[in-house]
Amino acid sequence: MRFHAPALYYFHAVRRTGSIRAAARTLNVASSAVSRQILKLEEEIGAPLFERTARGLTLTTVGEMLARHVMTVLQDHDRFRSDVQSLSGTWRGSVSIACIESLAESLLPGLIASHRGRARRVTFTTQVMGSADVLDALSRGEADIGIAMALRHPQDLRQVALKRFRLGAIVATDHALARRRTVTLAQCLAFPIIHALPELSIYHLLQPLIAQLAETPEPAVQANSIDLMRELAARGVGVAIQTQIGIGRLAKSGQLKFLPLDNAGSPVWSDLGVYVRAERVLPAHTESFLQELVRELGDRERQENADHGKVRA
Amino acid sequence: MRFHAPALYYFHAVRRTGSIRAAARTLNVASSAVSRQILKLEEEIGAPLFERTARGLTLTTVGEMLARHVMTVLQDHDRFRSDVQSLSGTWRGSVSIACIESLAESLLPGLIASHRGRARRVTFTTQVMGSADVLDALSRGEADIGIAMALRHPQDLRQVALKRFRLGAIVATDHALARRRTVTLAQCLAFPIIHALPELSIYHLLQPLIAQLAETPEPAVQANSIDLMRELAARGVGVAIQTQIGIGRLAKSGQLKFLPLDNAGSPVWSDLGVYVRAERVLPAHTESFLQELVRELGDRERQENADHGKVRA
DNA sequence: TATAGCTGTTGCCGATTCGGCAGCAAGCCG
DNA sequence: CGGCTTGCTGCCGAATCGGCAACAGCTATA
Repeated sequence: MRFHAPALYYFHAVRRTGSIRAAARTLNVASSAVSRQILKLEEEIGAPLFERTARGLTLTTVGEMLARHVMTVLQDHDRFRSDVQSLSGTWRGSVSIACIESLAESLLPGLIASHRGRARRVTFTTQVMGSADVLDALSRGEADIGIAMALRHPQDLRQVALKRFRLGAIVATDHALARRRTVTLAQCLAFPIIHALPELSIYHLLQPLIAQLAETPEPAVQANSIDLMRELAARGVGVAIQTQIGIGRLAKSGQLKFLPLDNAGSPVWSDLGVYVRAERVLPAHTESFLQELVRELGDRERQENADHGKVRA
Repeated sequence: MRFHAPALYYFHAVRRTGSIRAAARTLNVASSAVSRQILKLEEEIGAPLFERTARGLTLTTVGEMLARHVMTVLQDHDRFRSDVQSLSGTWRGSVSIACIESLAESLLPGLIASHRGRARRVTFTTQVMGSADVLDALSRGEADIGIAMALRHPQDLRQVALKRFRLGAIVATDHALARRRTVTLAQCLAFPIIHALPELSIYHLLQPLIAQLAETPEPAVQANSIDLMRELAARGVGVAIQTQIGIGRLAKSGQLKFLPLDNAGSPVWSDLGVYVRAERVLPAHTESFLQELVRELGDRERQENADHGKVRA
């Protein structure tokens, strides 16, 4: 069952739960056992790994270093086991994805469905969260692949791909703007705006542009859900601003129209990054899904830019 | 003392020594203990890790997979310990280098000396061997940094840098060829040749060129030592063919002359590659030495090409 | 062909480590 | 203040590890 020294698993659990007793519960062992293993680790390393507070444990600097080491060990062990199983036939793989909401509607479902069509034994776990949380989840080893807005670039992650998509206005097909081919931010602001809350990264992309405008608009709706914003726009409540990649189905069925945003004559880009924990070799099946993901993203990028090129011409 | 499960260290030792009893000797434990740990590993993984022959053990496919995993674990643990030590002040680092002979004369000694001048606590281990052995040593985890001729490119290694150096004839300063600026292979063959044995990679670079010539020359001396060949050339025994990077001191003191080789009007290159085990994060001090090494190699490459440019002009 | 030397493996048993139970002091919160 | 949580620590049984000696299988040498 447990391949490596028990102390590694115990340390890993304590780091995740933030408490020795909670870790002991998830591990189905006595808390004393966990406590002793941690103490043994600290004595062997010669430095405390956690700061003890009344309400739990927090990693020290050395503790964070050890956390990195333990993570590479456990993740590489997973890869090893998966590789061995794929050799012996009895094989089951799993891919864990952390991504921002805009991909959960059309891109990811399509990719996962097509991948599972070919490889039935691969299990997927997808979690939707904010860009910053995606990167954190990767750093903490809680996901294999992360897709997020490329705002900052943390050092313990490797950026596998970086694709640019145009921001644009999303309106119902009978909206007054819908006949245009591109729109400026000022033109949008003449109508009720469905605005993203700061939790969504689109907010941080648009904020500097809005700040340049003379008047600050008063949004009709503020929301932290891409899904909600999209549906509101479809119902004619107002203009939402998103990337085209987030509105696949409704656009195809003709209920929504996507109008690339034009800012002083140049497009507004949102950079989408695909991330993987650096210092890590992915299992074969994860790597293969990652390749498909990157390729599909690249296809979409090319396709959308071609569309807009046509529009502009 | 031992951070990870004993089975890992035992497996590692058995893989290196190729025998359970030999591993037990190097580990200072009974051979029965080693045998049991290996059996336990195999039962846990569900597949044999070694093929038992009468004379020892050989890795199976699964065994090689585990070997990769164990190597990343142990190497990353080294990095962790070194990072912790560098944090606590009590720090000692070590860099293990495997390289071909041509670098052992001038480049490496200079680099190591200058690096130790700044970082006294770094210990160096350098082993000179053939190009193929350098890559093998890296794959087996027996060295941190490898420098070898870039002939093949094994998949478990990462090529950090690739530098080209011209091959050329090495002659004593009073040799008949010494007044020339460049030489062709045919011109060299008019004189006694000091030829490399197949163990040296230069042999494999020159062999195709020699095969093109009408007559096959009879070498005056064949040797497997760059050092020996260089000294023979200095004593006027004949013409040796090497890269300039291997003949630093004697050339500077004016005892030797390096004449770039000219093959049908174009230079003859030898590609020197710097390698590191892929899937590995180097400790900080190793990484810093690696950077210096790559930079120095780049400087030499630029400088030599500038020299030959001058010569040609 | 016999023998000596090597290999890995296995019983047996002591030494070491691990883990569970109960109880301790310390801090937070109502 | 009492109830709750936290991590830590004796005590002791269970599991693991490791050493010694013996065994079978193989190779090389006499």
